[in-house]
Amino acid sequence: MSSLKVRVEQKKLERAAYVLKCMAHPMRLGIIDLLEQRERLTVSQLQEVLKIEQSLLSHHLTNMRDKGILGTHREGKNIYYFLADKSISNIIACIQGSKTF
Amino acid sequence: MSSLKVRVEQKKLERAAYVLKCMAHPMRLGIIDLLEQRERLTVSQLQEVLKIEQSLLSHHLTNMRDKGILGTHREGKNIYYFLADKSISNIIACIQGSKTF
DNA sequence: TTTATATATGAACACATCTGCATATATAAA
DNA sequence: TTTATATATGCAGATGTGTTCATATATAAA
Repeated sequence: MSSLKVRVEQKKLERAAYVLKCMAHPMRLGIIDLLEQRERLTVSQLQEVLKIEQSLLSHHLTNMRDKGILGTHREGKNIYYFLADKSISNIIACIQGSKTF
Repeated sequence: MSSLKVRVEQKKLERAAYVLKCMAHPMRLGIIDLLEQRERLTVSQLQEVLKIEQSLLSHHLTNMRDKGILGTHREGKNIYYFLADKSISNIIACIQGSKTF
């Protein structure tokens, strides 16, 4: 097929796959959904809603922060997590409005 | 946090994670990008563009079909693959228009 | 029928991911 | 200072994923 090629550059594909892989988990998608509703939430607040073990949640949050999906800042004893990039939310919208998902 | 809860139902989160996990691979994202450009492509055509081993490509395609991302139909010796759901494309658009990815 | 072409499948290994448990750290309160 | 609270981290077993190689199947051509 002449003139046909992948339009997205390799680096971008790899980066996208890397981030998507992190999003591709029910609990992490749930976290994203919660942070679309609240701007920022502490680990304890997330834990209360999600009802999961503390260290497991912490692992997920650290993971998402490492990939650039979430940001954090400390306030006293608490650490607040927030969506690093609002455009991530669009993905959730895509999922909601798709029969495949 | 009273009145805060995950809005997407658990089943949907699991299904979305399942499909996203499949998309979250550079080569498979590349395949999606190609099928946005061409409506349908045979395995050989994809192989020519992607320059990868036949069985590896076949595994990826089968995987994507199993998850409902791609559909197929045979025409003589060839098997054509196509995007099962155009709304999947929106995801690629989201990725392109996001600084996180 | 035999042979070539297109594609799929299964086994197996290397490697990554998920989770739980135990423990560490940072901050605030007593 | 000691203690409680909030959160992170390291390790390890179980499980999942990506890739390759060898082989199977389906169709068409000779």
